[in-house]
This record gives sequence, C-alpha cells and structure tokens, in this order.
Amino acid sequence: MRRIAHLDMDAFYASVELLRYPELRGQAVVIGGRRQHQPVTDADGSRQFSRLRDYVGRGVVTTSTYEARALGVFSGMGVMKSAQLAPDAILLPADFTAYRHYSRLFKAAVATVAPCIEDRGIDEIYIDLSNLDGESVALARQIKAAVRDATGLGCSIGISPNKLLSKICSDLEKPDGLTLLDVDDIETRIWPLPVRKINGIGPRATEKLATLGIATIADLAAADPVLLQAHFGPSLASWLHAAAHGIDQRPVVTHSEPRSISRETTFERDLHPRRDRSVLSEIFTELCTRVADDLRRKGYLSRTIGIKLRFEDFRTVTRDLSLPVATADAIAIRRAATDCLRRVPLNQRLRLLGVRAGSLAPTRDETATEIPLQTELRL
DNA sequence: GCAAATGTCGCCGTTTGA
DNA sequence: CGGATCAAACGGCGACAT
Repeated sequence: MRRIAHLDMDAFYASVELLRYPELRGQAVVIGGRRQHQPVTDADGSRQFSRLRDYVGRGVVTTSTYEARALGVFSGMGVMKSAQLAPDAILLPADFTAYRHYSRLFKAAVATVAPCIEDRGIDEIYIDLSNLDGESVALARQIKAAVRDATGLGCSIGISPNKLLSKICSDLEKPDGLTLLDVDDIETRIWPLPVRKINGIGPRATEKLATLGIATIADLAAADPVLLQAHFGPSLASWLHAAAHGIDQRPVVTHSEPRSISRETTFERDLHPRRDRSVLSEIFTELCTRVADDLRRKGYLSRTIGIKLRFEDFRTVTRDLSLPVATADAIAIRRAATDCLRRVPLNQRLRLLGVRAGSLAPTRDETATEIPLQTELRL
C-alpha cells in the first residue's frame, strides 16, 4: 500500500505577510484587491496600514488570516463585500515575488526529508512517502519542522494511501494539522463530509448532486451507479463512485511542462468596444507583449494563440487560432489575437481581456541551421 | 451595485487528411 | 471516382483548481 502525503501551507500569502509585518499577528488581515497602497512607514518606524473600509475597486480577496475568516471573510469574495463584514481589517496587496520565494524555500525544505514531490501550485504539494523508512507521523513531524525552520511558516499535512484522501484530510485539522487516515477510517471520517470536499467536485457538480438528493460523500457512495451514469455520463459517474469509496490510483507526478501561458486583466470600469477602442487596443497590445516576454523568459514557442473576453454580464468567451509556425513574437501574437477578436460579436461592454499562448514547444536555438529564404520560391 | 489571475483538463462537434 | 470510415487536429467551452 502506498503512503501519500498532501501538504498545504496555512493561510499562505497572509502568513508570509505576517513575517514581514509581525505587529499584525492576531489581527484580521486580508490579502487582495488591486492597486491599493503599500503600508506607509512613519519617521518613528511605525507603519500605517490601509483598512478594508478604504478600498474602492473590483478586486477579490485572495487570502485572509484565520482572524479575518472568523469574521466571514473568505477567498474569492469581493473586497468591497468583505469590507462590510470587517471594515477595520487590514488590507495588503498581493506580493507574488515574495510568495514565490517562500514557495521555493518550503519545497526545498520538504525535499531534504522526502524528495518525491508533486508541485500543485504555489502553496501545496503531494509527497510520496512509500519508499521512505520511518513512521508516517514521525516523517510528517520532520517535514513540518523542516518547513518551519526554513520559512517560519506553518502547514497542515494529511497522510493516506492516495492523493484523493490525503488532500481531503490535510484540510481536516487546519491550521498546523497532522492527519493520518487509512481505508478503515473512510466510513467514519470521510463519508460524513459534504461532496464538495472531494477535489474535482466543484460548485456545478455539487449543485447537480444536491438535486439528486446527494449531499454527503456517504450519499454519493450509496448512490445508484445507474442514476449517476444517467446524469453525469459513464466517465464522470465512475469517477464519482470511485472517489466516494476513497479509490484513487493517480501517481505522484514529479515532472511536468506548462501547457499554456496567459495574461489577462479586469478593467477598472467596463469598456465600450468602440468608444474605448484606443484604450482597449493599448491594453491588448500590452497583454500580447507580456505573453511574448513570458514565453521568451521561460524558453517556449507557442503554436496556438487565444483570447478571452468577459462581458459586463460576466459571460465569458474564448477564441483560439493555431498558427503554421510556433512563435514568441509579440507582433505575431498580436496579429493572431486580433484575428481571434474579429470572430467575436461585440455587442456589450467588456470587463476583462486576456491573451493566451498554448501548444507550447521548448525554444530551440537553431540559428546555425537557418534556411535561406529564397529556397521556397525556387522551381 | 459584486464577482482576480493563471492554469489544467475533458468533452464535443467539426474539419482535414489519408 | 464516389463513398465510407477513421484518426488526429482544431476550436469552443465548461468545470475546476489555487
């Protein structure tokens, strides 16, 4: 039987900010919003922080401290909305450079104890402990100590025979959790939970299951496979059934290549496709340039350029175009993206514009083997 | 009036090439 | 030559995740 750990950093962005501003410990702190001010440091060294109540804009909460969560402020909530619940909470802008730095630090620290790691974004990982000696609890304690030593940050760890269960149980005792779970515990500890706790069941599936009278994982485990299949199709139905029974054979994947690189932006106000044409055009070009820069910096060429639009009513559309040759050139990207844009009827104001590069291939410097232009026209 | 940014994956209908 | 068929690629889009 495998031994898989899932490690989730506790309130990661907020906790990183607390390292920088220790005086905020114990307070409701929210990370998020856009273009708000950094804290101002006075002559006497004391800092002035902005408060939620002062925020104006369309940003969302990215993370909050547990104190802020106690007031009802959670990730994904509009900052304006959260200000009504916790007007005095401190608001800090996200600093991804800092979070990436601490992300590298904690992953490197884990690797000193257990090297088989799957990256799952900036603040969580899976770890395969199967081939290590030692008790699971001892290993988990060692990992947590290594993370705290390297970063000063806390995390929660779940250990079980697979990724599905470990992901669920790392969340059961947050913060600073350490949860072991084996197959005999599924009935008592997993089945009472809402289906939403299963990684992969989102708002849509939860809603649909609810209409079928399925709310908990126990309900799902007991559901008639024929009923599930009728509503979700064979593939999704069999996955739902397996998941409810704690079955998951996915390996821990230690290497992966990016599939797409994208940039998008939500405007401060909804923009009119014609009246605001010049602003839009500028933003569009900027997005293309940034995607091109990202591609070059990361060493990729893209064969499929796509755009994403979000209208004032929140409807989202995408269009793609595959090119004959892969590129990382801003002008070529802009041309392709413009072609995509022509295919979208623009009857509404826009709130978001995005540019994406997919079908990525590593850049190969072949300057030495370049073929002279004229060959193609010679008959 | 409120709802970010970035990324992955699966499904499906259509097109294309053999 | 026309038709059947099949796989791969493409494009759109929804769902989900952090």
